Amino acid sequence: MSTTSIKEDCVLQAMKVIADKGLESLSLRAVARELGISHQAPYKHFASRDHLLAEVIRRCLRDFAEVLTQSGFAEDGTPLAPENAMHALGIAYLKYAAENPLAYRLMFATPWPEAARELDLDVDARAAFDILARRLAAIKDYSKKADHRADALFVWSAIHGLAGVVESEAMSYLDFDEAAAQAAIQQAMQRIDVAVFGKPFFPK
Amino acid sequence: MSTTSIKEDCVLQAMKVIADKGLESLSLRAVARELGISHQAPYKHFASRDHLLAEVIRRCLRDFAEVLTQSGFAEDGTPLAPENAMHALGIAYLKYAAENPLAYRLMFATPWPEAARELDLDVDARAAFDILARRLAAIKDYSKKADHRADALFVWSAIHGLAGVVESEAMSYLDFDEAAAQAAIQQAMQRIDVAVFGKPFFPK
DNA sequence: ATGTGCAAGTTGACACTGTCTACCAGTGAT
DNA sequence: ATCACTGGTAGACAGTGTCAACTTGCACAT
Repeated sequence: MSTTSIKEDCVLQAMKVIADKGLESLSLRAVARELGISHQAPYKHFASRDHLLAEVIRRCLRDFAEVLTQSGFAEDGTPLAPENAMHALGIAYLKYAAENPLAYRLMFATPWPEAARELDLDVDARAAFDILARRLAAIKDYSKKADHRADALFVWSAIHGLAGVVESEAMSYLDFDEAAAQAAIQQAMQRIDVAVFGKPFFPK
Repeated sequence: MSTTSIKEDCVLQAMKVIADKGLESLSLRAVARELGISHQAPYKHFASRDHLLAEVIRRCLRDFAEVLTQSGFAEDGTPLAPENAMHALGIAYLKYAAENPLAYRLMFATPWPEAARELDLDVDARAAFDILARRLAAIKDYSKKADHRADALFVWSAIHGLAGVVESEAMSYLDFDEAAAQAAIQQAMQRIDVAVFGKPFFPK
């Protein structure tokens, strides 16, 4: 916020606005106003509102990927065993979605703006997905089975679906109270294990 | 478009616009313009833009529920056996999402406007969900197992996640070509069967 | 040293948007 | 006859994204 880059400041301010008040209330002009610069200054750095938005999404994707990666290591930095790492990723995924609902929506529930293509956002998205795909492939007694990229897609989409349902107000719409919701989430995670490995995973 | 209800015409026109050009380009004024009425006329029937939007979402939910229900019957109207009905619902769900991407997004990927609460949209959403829950519970050799409402949630969210991934451009981002995508979808559906029933489902 | 070019800032205008207020034409009840 | 109400109108306001034109300062070639 201090001296240097207006470009950077715009991105940060935009993320702040989105996190505080949601995507709908993101306005280039408000961002500029908040930064004390003219309403056209951002246009020197972003071709359009959507280009700024795409940049924000990119930050989210990288942050998210970082979190997923971290989930594969114990507190002392040693890597987890493959099965544990896989399960930890699922937990981390859901946790992230729950704690950063707006960022999550931005990445995976809102249709990306046109600008995203232009700015190669897809490579960042694929990077996140590949973390999961690699972790799945690393599991020994599983890896001989069929197409595990497709299975990675299944796991990803199942967790994604779960996150989407949990993060939205759907749980209350559907009459799950807090306890029932937690139980259902646990059960769903186990179902995913069963689906892919044929047996539930017993943590710890 | 002809004589009767401006209210109805607004809803229809809004659905048209959304289906054609997406939610972002839905504007009350444009709807009014298209209908040849003043820009304030819709306000006599909808308290705000979001109230109109909520009404549109309701239509989508009901249409969707209808499609899901229909999926439980053969062409000649006879009800399918429980396992088949369950599987058919999954197919119908994915098909709907693929064929009506914008309606689907509207219902399950866009955060509902405030007005939705006020207008009791949740009962329509729950109605759709309950179709799946009931169909799942109807399966004999499954129904003795644990909490099947939670399992319904799992199945719902897994299919929802799959639909979201398929419907978005994610498949191309993630380097699945058309054939790989179809295969992955098939495989994912089977995984869901395995998750819930412990064995894959063999159609036909 | 000086001119030139370009990047980064400015202000102003335009066409939109949602929504508030005020006005008006009917219609049916009292 | 009058009153309230419903459903329509037009006008104004604040806010938006974006285009265009103008200014300013700095880097660099001459």
